[in-house]
Amino acid sequence: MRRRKTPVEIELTEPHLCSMDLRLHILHEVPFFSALGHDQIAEINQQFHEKGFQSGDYLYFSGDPAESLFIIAEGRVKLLRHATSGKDVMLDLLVPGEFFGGLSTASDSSYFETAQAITSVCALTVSREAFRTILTRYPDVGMRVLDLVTGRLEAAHATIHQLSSQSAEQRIAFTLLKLADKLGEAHEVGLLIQTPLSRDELAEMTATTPETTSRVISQFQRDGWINTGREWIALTDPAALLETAEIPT
Amino acid sequence: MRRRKTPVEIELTEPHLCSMDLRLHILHEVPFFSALGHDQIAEINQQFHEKGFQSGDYLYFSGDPAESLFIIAEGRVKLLRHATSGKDVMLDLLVPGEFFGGLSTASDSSYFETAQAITSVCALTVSREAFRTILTRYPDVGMRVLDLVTGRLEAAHATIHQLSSQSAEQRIAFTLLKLADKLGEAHEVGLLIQTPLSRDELAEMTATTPETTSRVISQFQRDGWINTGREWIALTDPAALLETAEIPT
DNA sequence: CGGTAGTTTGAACTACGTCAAGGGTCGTGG
DNA sequence: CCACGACCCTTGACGTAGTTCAAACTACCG
Repeated sequence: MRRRKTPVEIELTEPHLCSMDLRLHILHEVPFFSALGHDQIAEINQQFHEKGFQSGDYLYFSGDPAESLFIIAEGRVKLLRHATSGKDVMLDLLVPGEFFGGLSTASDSSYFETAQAITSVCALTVSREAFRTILTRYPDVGMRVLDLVTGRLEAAHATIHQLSSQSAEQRIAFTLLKLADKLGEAHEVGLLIQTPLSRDELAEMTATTPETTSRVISQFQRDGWINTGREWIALTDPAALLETAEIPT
Repeated sequence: MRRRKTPVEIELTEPHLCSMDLRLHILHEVPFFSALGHDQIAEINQQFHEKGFQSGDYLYFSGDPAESLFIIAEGRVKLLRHATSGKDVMLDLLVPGEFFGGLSTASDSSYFETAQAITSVCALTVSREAFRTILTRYPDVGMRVLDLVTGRLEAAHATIHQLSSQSAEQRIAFTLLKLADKLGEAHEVGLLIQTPLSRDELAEMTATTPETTSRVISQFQRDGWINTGREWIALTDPAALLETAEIPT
């Protein structure tokens, strides 16, 4: 039953650029542009530049001057902070259609996090000024952006709540469910989390060590709740995981 | 040297209403209204209702339908989440001029946190619809609100980073500095944190237990870095605390 | 003064981190 | 196609920061 090769379908490992069709399609998909018409999207599209990255590349480092807002067209990107100890903390894992980077209006601000490509990535970027112009031109877009950022704040508060009051096992169970919700894909091995994901990275997301993560994951596997291999995880019994995670509202 | 009575100057313990002068003054102070003129503020003021609370009162509970946005005119309010274990997690401590509550545009949303008065409080409230109207009428206000929420997201990420990688002692030191930054007032006992603050509450802010907090606080006191008593803390050597906290960027 | 609520301190316990060794899986190059 | 090396994962033994339980102490209030 256990697969040898990863069932995760990753993109090519070369830096990746995307077709004009994909660009327009993605801009339509972005939640805060979805209300706009084709013409408006096409116009906005002019403002965006395209950048390709390969797996492992850094899109920017925390502390760099925050010049651009990024939108992912293809691939996976993680946002992280570095600790003095060398241990990284992963704050978010982003998929196509999501934005990140320089959102603040303050002209002298820097990126607060580091962005790294997990797979090959095609990203669209706008200068902060151009994005600000778009926001003032289309107030509805601004409102949507506000809602999205508020949603992320809520998610961050949920994470703080968890770190403060739940065990490593609970946090890992919950994180797996969150990932499956975002990246889950029905597959013969179970509900597959469609991204390469190492024990180290899962540890960075849950504030534990790779060893603890491995132990917990092994236990989940023994319990028959998940199916896993090198850099991939699929859920076979989400309900059991949810019960373990104890549904933090 | 150690004070018997708390040096914290708390307001009366009755539910507190505020004068029209104070209302207008506060609305001017709110970062996202500060660019507006007197007439516009006066007009916006019409939209706000006033509510008084006394120390310990709940302004709303997490899960309640999110009807209003709150702005504090007077007093201190904490935002918290309840854990199944009964242990609470404090997410923020708010002072006059700050906003909280129903910010999301989604019409069916609920409050994600519980808001509780730490002192007597006078709060101004607007319905979500009225606030939304203000945002569309004054796009600059919307931009400011977006910046403020983005700032809070950054702060939440900093907290996650800390919880993931720092010791209880470091988190407490950092939290004291953060509080002093927001509520600090020069006083003969040191840089006094101007709010009643129990060990329990400090523990809720730093994801530890009251016992651990007490031990750390006692040590800081022995080191001569702080001055403390029942429900109050004043910093006497912020530099030493900062060194302990190790400046998380 | 006496009671309530906050605080301190001690001693035992435990979840998790740390250190270390071994095994599986993958890609590469002979 | 096999063999080697790199990387990821697993598992064990041990150490410890922080929790838990419990009891005494202290400030403040009526």
